[in-house]
Amino acid sequence: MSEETKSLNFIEHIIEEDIQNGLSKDKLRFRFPPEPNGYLHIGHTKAIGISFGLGEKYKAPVNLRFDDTNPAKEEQEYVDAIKRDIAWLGYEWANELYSSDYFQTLYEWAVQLIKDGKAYVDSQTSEAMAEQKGTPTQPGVDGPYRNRSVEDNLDLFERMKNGEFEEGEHILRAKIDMQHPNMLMRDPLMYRILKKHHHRTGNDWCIYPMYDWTHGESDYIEQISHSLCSLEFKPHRELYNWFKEHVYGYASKELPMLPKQREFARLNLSFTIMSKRKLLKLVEQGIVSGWDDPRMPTISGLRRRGYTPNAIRHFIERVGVAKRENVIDVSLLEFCIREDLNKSAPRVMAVLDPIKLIVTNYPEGKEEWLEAENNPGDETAGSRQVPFTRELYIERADFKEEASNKFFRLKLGSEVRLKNAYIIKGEHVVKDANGNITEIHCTYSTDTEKKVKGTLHWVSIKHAIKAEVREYDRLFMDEAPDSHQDRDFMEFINPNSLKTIEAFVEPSLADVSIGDRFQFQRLGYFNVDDDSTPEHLVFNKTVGLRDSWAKQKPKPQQNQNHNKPQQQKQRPAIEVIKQLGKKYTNLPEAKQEKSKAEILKLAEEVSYDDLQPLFNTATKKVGTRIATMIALGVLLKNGLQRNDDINSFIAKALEDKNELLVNEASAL
RNA sequence: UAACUUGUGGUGUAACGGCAGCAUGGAAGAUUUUGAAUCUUCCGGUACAGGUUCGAAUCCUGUCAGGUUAACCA
Repeated sequence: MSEETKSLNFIEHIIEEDIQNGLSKDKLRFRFPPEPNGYLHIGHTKAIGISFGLGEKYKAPVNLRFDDTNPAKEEQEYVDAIKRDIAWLGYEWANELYSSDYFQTLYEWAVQLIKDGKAYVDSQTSEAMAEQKGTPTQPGVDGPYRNRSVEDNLDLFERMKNGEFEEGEHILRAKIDMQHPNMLMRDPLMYRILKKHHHRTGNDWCIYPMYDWTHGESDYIEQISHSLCSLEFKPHRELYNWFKEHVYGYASKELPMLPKQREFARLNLSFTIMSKRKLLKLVEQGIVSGWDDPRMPTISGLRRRGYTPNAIRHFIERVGVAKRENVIDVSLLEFCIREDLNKSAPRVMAVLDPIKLIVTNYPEGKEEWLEAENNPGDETAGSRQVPFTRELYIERADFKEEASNKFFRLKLGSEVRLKNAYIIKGEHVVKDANGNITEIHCTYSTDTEKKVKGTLHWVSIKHAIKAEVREYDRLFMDEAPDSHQDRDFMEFINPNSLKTIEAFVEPSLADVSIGDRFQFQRLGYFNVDDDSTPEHLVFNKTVGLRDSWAKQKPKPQQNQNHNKPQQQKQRPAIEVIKQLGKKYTNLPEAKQEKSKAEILKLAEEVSYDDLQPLFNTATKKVGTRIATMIALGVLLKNGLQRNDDINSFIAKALEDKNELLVNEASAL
């Protein structure tokens, strides 16, 4: 893969431009700054992929920095989990760092800022300060402590640090501009008193710096060249720059480079929530078994589910980087894991919903061990032996007494292949008192060269191993569970997201290890769960195989509702008409007819005032004029009075070179 | 109602004024001891208008539509 053929995303363009403008490549430095207050999820992998990916691309260091400035929410457990997840994804950080490492420096700089008259201690209640802050549409007003003397500020701040005050009594804020259009610039908080134990600094501090003050300065201390974060931090950039420019005056010798914050759109996945707070709620309420429940979108959940680091990295590459709000379909993630596992996972046979199959012409007591390929796409994968006997299990769904030609599976009177074994023919069925099939009787033929339409997987009853299989469905029934203002995301939880099945697997799986991944042929990819023991095997269904047969069958009623986006964009009719018009002349005739019909319909909702401005449409934009003409026709038919504007619009159209336009005009 | 920001096939993302491409998705066919995979073909797009230009997805203006921002969270 040559470097040139790969197109750059907008961040890479920025970096290339900076290099063009003289930034030395060895000054490039990135960081990934999680707060250790929860587990990493699939959304974080985008940020991880961007920063660590850039590090790999430019051979630049990437720091892992824990943004641990709020001791109330942060724990060592999360630090450990985050490190494990990033390492598992295959990324290496240059330095493991903590914002709390910089508390002393930050404190000293804050004192400097006070001395320079750029920060002050405020002693009001948070409510009073919120009041003065104004709203996005209304400017704020200065508070009563804004002009405290430098001496008072220094004294109070020192005493805050020494623990002389209770939480909430005083805070330190930057002195910027209470009337600033950007609310973050209205004297933002820099320090609050928090008498909490910190997971690293213990009880050394009782004042803790806020995000905006800490984050940019940590970037600066680490000499990060490009500080990349998600779009919601865009408004913070102005403040980020304000702080960094002021601090630069105190340290420009030792720390010559000013970092640059840039923002990208974060990842949204359909049918998934991506908020740590909400994920925590699922854990706390026992909706899932923990942060690593295979249904969770956390990295540890995906890992336990059987996802590979490779698949996740490919997913992130395909998702791309831009500033546009996006919703990625989960099916892309599923594609990525299938793609990876298809290459690497050994094939085996397992029956999840068994029905007994008796091969009546196969001798009782006989047993053959047949050769089976481990991976047809990979010759080096070798083969194994599977036992064949007179009594087998096959999948209940693989048999019907009667069915159409479209059903390629076992029917009475017709033949299918048993994978790796013989061709069989359905003969008759045994039913219980309720009419349920309990046994299928068939005969076999050793002519395996025969062409048959269907191939079934199976296991020998005598040799099969019982195993627990956990099958997962999406956790939420709604495409965007946390996007509804009027409904809580918990309302959309899928009550049937976990199905536990007692399955039968082929004997070669007797000695699997936790984490091993397989393809259960014709069913999907499965891995060995952490709960698995040699006595009691447990498999997770990672993802099913692509199933074009399932699409042909009538869809089960219930999943109708989680298909369509419920808030279809309702654009004004005139907008749609314009859009149809723009393309009108490029369309083949049949489609023009369709467009015209649509315009005729939409025109019913259009008023003369909507349409009138289009009379001035440039001569060369014929399509728009045609659409306007068609719509005008409808309005005239509905009783609109002709006027000079209309008449001259029609007259001009009649002189046009375009036949379609002339036709529409003369029709009026 | 303010400031900032974003509009390219169903979805995501390229094209830095010059052939709208890639991936996913959907459809059809070939192949097949997995209704998988593989291979081939097809479907489908620059929000709208005006302007600048030989030439606009790209630059300018306006309109429309989304998003973000008012925690002693990050």
